[in-house]
Amino acid sequence: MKLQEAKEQFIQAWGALGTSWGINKAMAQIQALLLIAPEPMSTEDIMEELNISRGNANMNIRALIDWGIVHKVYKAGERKDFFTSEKDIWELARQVAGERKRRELDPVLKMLDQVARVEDNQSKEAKEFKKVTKEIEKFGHKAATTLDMFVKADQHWFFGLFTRKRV
Amino acid sequence: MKLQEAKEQFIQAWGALGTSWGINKAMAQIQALLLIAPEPMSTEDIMEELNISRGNANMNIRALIDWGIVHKVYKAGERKDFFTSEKDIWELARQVAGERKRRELDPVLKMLDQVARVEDNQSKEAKEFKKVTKEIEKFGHKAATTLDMFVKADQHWFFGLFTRKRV
DNA sequence: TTAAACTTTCAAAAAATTTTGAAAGTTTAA
DNA sequence: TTAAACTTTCAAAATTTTTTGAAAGTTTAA
Repeated sequence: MKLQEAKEQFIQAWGALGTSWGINKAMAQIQALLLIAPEPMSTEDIMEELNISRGNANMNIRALIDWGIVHKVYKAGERKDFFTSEKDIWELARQVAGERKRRELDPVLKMLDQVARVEDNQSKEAKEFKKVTKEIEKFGHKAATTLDMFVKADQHWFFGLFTRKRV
Repeated sequence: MKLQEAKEQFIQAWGALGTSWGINKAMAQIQALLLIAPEPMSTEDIMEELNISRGNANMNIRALIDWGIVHKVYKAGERKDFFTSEKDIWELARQVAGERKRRELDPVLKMLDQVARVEDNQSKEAKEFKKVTKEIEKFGHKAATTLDMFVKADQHWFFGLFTRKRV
């Protein structure tokens, strides 16, 4: 397989993966491109390689910076901005996990806490509602703890939990 | 808070959560509705409660059944189909994790295996490409193992790993 | 059988999201 | 200062995804 072909396959697969995780294709593809780039790239480089517009490139680079997985790099003697991706995959995963927890899990936990205050009329409906939402809340808190651990954890310790024999 | 209000808040939040995980709003909302429903519901019940069309309801109920988290239930003396959600949250999470691994992680691992066969020209580009994709592949395999464990695991054992003191 | 009850399909419409590109804004070197 | 280089913004266009609803298909009771 030629390098060009392999790169295209990687970038396109990464875009598709992003899509099924609620991340837009351009954003995922820019990240893929920066991941495999040996040197920081400019907005123009990215626009050209992915065939996307300046506005699109700019917006999604910014979103990636917001996620904390792409960084601006200053190149001596250059006026343009250059960008690199975090290349350590464990670090990347931690960053994404932490952000998603903050953006998605935490608000859901808040909502669950809210709805737990439902008026306790004695209907079957209200009982089931309380029961289920409380269970989800319990699960959610455990998931939050797990994610917090993951975000702080060392890779070897974490994966070791699952590859060592169960005790 | 009134039950009706709480239900609406829960269903709408679940829909929004689904959206940021690549699951369409109607599908997530149907699942939310079935989760809190004390009794199995018919397609008509669902259409009415969520204000969605028959086609939409039908398609998304089917998708939920495909995911293995909603089940058809036969009610004696009734001709209609009725549906319930898996209510055990741990079981639900396992099912979703297993499916997503199968649908998303496994194909990516296959792609990574493919692109690892890239022609090894000595360019910096090719070297970086190989390096990064191999690291992702390693990480991906560890994630796959972890997910397989999760899918088979007992809830108490699993969460215990993160709440017990680190050894 | 048959016809009523129910489910599924799918082309078209609607809605949501993403992308474009040109104009406005900002920064920098001289 | 100023003007060239560069970045950001955002309304409109394009694309993608979702939803609709009516027609076709299936099942069942009698």
